[in-house]
Amino acid sequence: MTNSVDRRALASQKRRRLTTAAARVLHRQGVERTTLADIAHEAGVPVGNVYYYFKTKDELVRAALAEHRARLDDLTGTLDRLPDPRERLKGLVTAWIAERDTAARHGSPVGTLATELGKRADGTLAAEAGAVLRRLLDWTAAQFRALRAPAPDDLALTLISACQGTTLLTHTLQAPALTTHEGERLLHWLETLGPADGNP
Amino acid sequence: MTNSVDRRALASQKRRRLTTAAARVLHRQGVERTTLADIAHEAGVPVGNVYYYFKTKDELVRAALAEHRARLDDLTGTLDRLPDPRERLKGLVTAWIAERDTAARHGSPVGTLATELGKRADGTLAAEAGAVLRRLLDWTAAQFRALRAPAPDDLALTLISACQGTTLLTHTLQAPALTTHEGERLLHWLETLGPADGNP
Amino acid sequence: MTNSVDRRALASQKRRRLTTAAARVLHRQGVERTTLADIAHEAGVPVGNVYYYFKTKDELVRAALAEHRARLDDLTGTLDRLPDPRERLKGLVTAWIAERDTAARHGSPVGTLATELGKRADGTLAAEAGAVLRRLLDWTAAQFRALRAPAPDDLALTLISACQGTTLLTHTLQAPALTTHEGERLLHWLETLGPADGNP
Amino acid sequence: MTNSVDRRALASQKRRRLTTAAARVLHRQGVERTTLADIAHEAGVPVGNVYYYFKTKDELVRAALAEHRARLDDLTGTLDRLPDPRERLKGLVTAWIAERDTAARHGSPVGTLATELGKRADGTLAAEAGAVLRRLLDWTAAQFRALRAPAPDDLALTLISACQGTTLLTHTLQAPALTTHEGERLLHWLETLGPADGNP
DNA sequence: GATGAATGAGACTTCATTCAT
DNA sequence: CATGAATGAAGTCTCATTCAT
Repeated sequence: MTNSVDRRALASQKRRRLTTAAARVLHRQGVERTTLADIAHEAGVPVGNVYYYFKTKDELVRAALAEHRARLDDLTGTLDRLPDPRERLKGLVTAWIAERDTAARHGSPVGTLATELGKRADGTLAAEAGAVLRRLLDWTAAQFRALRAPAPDDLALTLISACQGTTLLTHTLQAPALTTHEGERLLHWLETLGPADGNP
Repeated sequence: MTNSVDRRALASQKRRRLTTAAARVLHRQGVERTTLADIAHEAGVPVGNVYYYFKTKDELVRAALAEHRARLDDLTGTLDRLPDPRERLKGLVTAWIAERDTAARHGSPVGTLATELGKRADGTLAAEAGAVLRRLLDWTAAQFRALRAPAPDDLALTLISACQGTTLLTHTLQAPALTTHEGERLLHWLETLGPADGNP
Repeated sequence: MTNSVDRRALASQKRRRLTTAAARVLHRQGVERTTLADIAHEAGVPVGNVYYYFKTKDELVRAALAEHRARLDDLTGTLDRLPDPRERLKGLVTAWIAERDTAARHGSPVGTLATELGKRADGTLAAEAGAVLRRLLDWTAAQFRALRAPAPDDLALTLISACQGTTLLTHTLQAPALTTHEGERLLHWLETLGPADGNP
Repeated sequence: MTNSVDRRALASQKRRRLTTAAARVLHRQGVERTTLADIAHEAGVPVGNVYYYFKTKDELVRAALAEHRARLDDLTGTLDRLPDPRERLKGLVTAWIAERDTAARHGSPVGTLATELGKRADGTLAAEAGAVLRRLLDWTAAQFRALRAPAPDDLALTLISACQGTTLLTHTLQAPALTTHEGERLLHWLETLGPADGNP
């Protein structure tokens, strides 16, 4: 029984290895330029074995998206422990700034996936990528609402757009400094944001 | 000799057809999901003939990027005729809003290409995509400078980031309304922007 | 000891489950389009366990052929209890007609297997399928012989050919009515067949 | 221009080579056991090039079926020149007998394909195989009708069933003699068949 | 005995690029 | 110049069979 538990645990662990490897490699290389062999190699698994855990390449992409969503949930979960919604939002921006070097190399993990998947004829995966961003928008709007800011949904759109757009430029121009600059402005904006003033 | 001129003209025309077809199809399908046959078909040119005009697929991507740059130059060139830099910036945002439905379907023409090309090991094409966005940033900064706004480079970064980020969300969430909302906010911001106030 | 007997009985039961599942699935899907997983699933047996009972896929095919032979033996055994050989032959044809809907869907169980196996370089399994049909020919010839019909072997060939050929057409054209028509003609022929008249 | 005609002719010729190779190999090995490489090799064509002429393996199967139909049409077309419908039918049986050695090795070209394709979930190709056999049934019935035999459709079914069934046994038992025996009986039956007597 | 997991050979298919005329 | 045809590398996926426990 210990054995069987061990084996099941091992298998589950391999699934995890494949999932995180997929998230990593897909972020680095994009969906279309990544082969199953790339992911298998990164996970240290024989190619043929991948199909024991994931029936298609798309399922691996789906798993990578779920992984990114889980990481976002971790972050927002941690931030939720802060008593002040303003601090939560500033924490989000700070965490985003901290990733500037990775962003310069590979772009936004979810944003670049979403962009690539949005070009497919079949919109299934694109919708899943969209759901992750939607989740982030919702959480952000909830913080603005807690701050009693007017039009919290619009503010969330503004904030997340700024991050995604800046990351795109940071990536394209290979310039982490862009994230630093825009990040500082956003922090200052959040700091000075009063309940009556919604304009960043 | 007339003949040779005709043929050269014809050839040049075919090259243009291929270039615009490439810009169109690459925007629609992305680089990796687009085959040479797709582009040739869209241009109405036999596949084998493409190589007379473009030695590799990457050269077609380069040509598409140049096409997008030319279109941006057309736009900024037109806006440059406006006497007020504030109106020029508002014209840019208005033009961006007008493209919201295309953006919802296929994302930002340059932004999505830049994102995809940024994942390549070879950064040559990514740099060219970056140059197009850098050009737009520069033009935008010049307008803010003409407005005597403080930190015009940062303002340009803020404005273009907002557009790129909102387009990404518009594309991913298939929601043109996002562009409308954020676009109106940006127009209002530009309207109320005084020389002393740089915070959007 | 009781335990070991139980386990042996259980094992034997699982073997039977696998055998009938193989007969069923191979009839439905053919040899090459059937995976071991298909058979294991139909039998409710874990895939890895199949190899405890059958060393290779071919052994499962062999078992399925044996199953079909056993079923034919059951049928002829039952018919053998009839006193009149003419009635036995008519019983065979009647049983064949009764299967027309299954035949329209999947063809003759033995005939389709034999056809597929006959294309292999290794003729071993084809020979086993042939043996089943040979057995049926022999039984049929024995009945004609008992009827004192001339050239009983040829008559058997004619009768079984008619059944197999009609089933092939019934299957290919998805038309059970073909079996009904030809079956009635065969019954009428058997009815009017005198010892002196061998022509159907 | 001669060149272009030559090249087109050569291409068309290669398509033919592939088609006849497919018909040959599929008859010999069956659909599922035949790889594209097998067909390409038989045709003397590089594997990758096959896809220039046939988009999928199934299209090659379709082409092979069309080839078999064309051969049947050739045969019936030739027989149609005979003035007596009885002779035409005897010619069909004679031609069938002449193929007994091939039949013993690989079975009926159309019959075995139809049997294998009939097991697919997608019935498209099965229907096309069925159409070939239907065509043969129709031609045969037309001859019986010309002979003023009663129930010509049933007679056609009886005749074609006899051929298909005997071929199946000939193939399965590797015994060309079976075709000879049954063939002679069928010839005799056709010979003695009067307008009033439909029972073989 | 039993079984989830592993594996590697091989199948079909796509496509950028080259070639022959 | 033009182009239908050719090519081979590479990618995704399947599956019979074996293994470790």
